[in-house]
Amino acid sequence: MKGLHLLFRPTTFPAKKTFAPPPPPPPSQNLTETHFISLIHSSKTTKHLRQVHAQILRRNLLSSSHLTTQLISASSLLKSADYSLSVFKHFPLKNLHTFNALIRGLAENSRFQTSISHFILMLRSSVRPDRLTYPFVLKSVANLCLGCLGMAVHCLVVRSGVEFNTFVRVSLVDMYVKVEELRLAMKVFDESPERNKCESILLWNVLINGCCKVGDLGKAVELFEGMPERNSGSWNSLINGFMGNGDWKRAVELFEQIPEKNVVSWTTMVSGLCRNGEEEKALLMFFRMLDEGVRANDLTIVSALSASAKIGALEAGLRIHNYISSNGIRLNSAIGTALVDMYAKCGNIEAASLVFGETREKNLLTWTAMIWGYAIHGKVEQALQYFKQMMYSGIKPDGIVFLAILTACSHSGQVDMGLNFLDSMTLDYSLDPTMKHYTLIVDMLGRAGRLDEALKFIHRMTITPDFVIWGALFCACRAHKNIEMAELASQRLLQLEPKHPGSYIFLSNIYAAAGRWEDVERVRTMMQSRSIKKDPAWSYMEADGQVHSFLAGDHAHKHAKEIYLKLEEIVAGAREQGYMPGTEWVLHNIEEEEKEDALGGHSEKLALAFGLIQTAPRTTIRIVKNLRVCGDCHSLMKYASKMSQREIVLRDIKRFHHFKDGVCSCGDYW
DNA sequence: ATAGGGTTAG
Repeated sequence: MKGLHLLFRPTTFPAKKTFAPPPPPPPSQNLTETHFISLIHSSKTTKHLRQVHAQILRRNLLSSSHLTTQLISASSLLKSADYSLSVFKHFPLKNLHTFNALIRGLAENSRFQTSISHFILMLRSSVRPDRLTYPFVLKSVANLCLGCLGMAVHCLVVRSGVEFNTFVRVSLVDMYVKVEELRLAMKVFDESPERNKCESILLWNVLINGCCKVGDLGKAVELFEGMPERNSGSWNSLINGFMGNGDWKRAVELFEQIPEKNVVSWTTMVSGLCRNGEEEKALLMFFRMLDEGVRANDLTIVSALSASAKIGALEAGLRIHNYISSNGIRLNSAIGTALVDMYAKCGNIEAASLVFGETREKNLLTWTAMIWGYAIHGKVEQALQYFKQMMYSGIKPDGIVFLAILTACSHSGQVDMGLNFLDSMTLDYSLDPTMKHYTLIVDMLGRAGRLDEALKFIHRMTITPDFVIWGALFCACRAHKNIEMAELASQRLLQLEPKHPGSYIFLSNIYAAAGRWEDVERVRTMMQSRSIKKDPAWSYMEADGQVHSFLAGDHAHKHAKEIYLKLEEIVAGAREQGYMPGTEWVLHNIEEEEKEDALGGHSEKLALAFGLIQTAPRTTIRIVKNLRVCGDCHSLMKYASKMSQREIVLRDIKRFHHFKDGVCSCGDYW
């Protein structure tokens, strides 16, 4: 077209110009305008931008909408949505371009609400939106999940005549996917002309993503296979779909077939495997990615660190930390938080605290990770001190950080302080306590032996008590040998979950502890007649970097003979002193021996012996140099809080316990 | 004629 235009340019009548010369724009102003535009583009900080802004105001160049637009988009690029808003307010000229730049900038800085309100302002000011306005308005609508507004904007799109623009079309389909109107998304897709479909792979990708979201993987695969062309986004969307629906094996298969894997592909795998409880595979994937020379970004690193944290893989965590430092990756709030969390959950609270100090941008999540770390390590004073500091630095607490604080109180037996925090949470911060908060309170009262108060608390609760909370009360009753209340609690448990093996185990345990063997038998028969089975209790042990696993009572381990000998020795010792040889007793004995010969070569065997008799399944004991006990089961927790100065390594309970609705099949709760 | 654009990881 341009060529044609040149060809037909009337070159024979230049004289006409002399009669009506268009007022030549003052060259000086033109120069300054381009000068400022390049200044704006080279601005690296908002401060710099402010200076340029001031100069522009001084030269009275307010009428240049081009400059306004550039300023707005530059400041939103620097992630300062507030500044772009103030620029917008101060320049009097608001046209299509300034509006577009503003709406775009706000949407890209997650200020969706404001973005939409400026779109409405735009309509009110009779500035007609164009094909470049809609993608961002639709993005904001999608992120706020405003389906009705989305349809209204769709109408405007049609009225503006940009309905068939490829970008607008992709945004429409994506919006309908995000507001969960897959039917409408499909409709827009199906009504798209072939030209659009061939031009844009994204139109397909977005729809595949939508099908995956609603779990229609068949349709997703069908679309994927029917595409005229695929890019890595198509693969990633489908893989993510399989990950989201629990089929990580299929996801891995697909991943291996991707012709060109990018960082997103790898990150999808790392985080997807981690979400599906395959943390070891997630870590292997991460390190394989590094081996293949792909550079990890923030998201990849955060996913890998969270995988390490979940399984307590300290060595892997250290390698990732090393990668961060040696590749000059900035310790921003996301990475800092993930590192703090990893170190805390892997038992290295000192390292967690060190990283916390190095992380300059601390947000609520960073503080929460640190406070949680102290709470689970039994370091109450620090947890409380950091909580105060957090408030001091002007960060508002949320329900989660209160969970951490309540945990800290609970582990240190500071019951009244815990109750005060619960009050403060509702009264000072108007946060609604959840079942988890209530559970911690009941647990806390129960540990302190204040069982009547715990029961009263349950009755006074504003939400209906669930299985977990009665489980907490039950454990407390068991610990304090209050059989009547324990019976009451386990009756409620049976009512709430008649099919859950834990309900029966609870009841049978309490009878066993009281020596009421007929009642134990009765419960066991009840279980059998209702064909309820408890999963076999697996135990895992990491000793000197090697993981050992057993079922209770099995002899498959290569050191089984020695282990059982040691075990008998311990058990005999226990009987002599009149103890029931239970978990805690063995732990206590291990500790005693540690004092004598620092455990020397015995540590591994002792740990293994412990694993064979312990009743809590799927708990990991890590023995590295000094004895470290790790576990989330109640009995272990109780032990842990008794010896709060000892380093307690906690691992993600979901990994090692067989879970159903927050209750472990071993009968413990969380 | 004119400034600038869509997706997938959490």
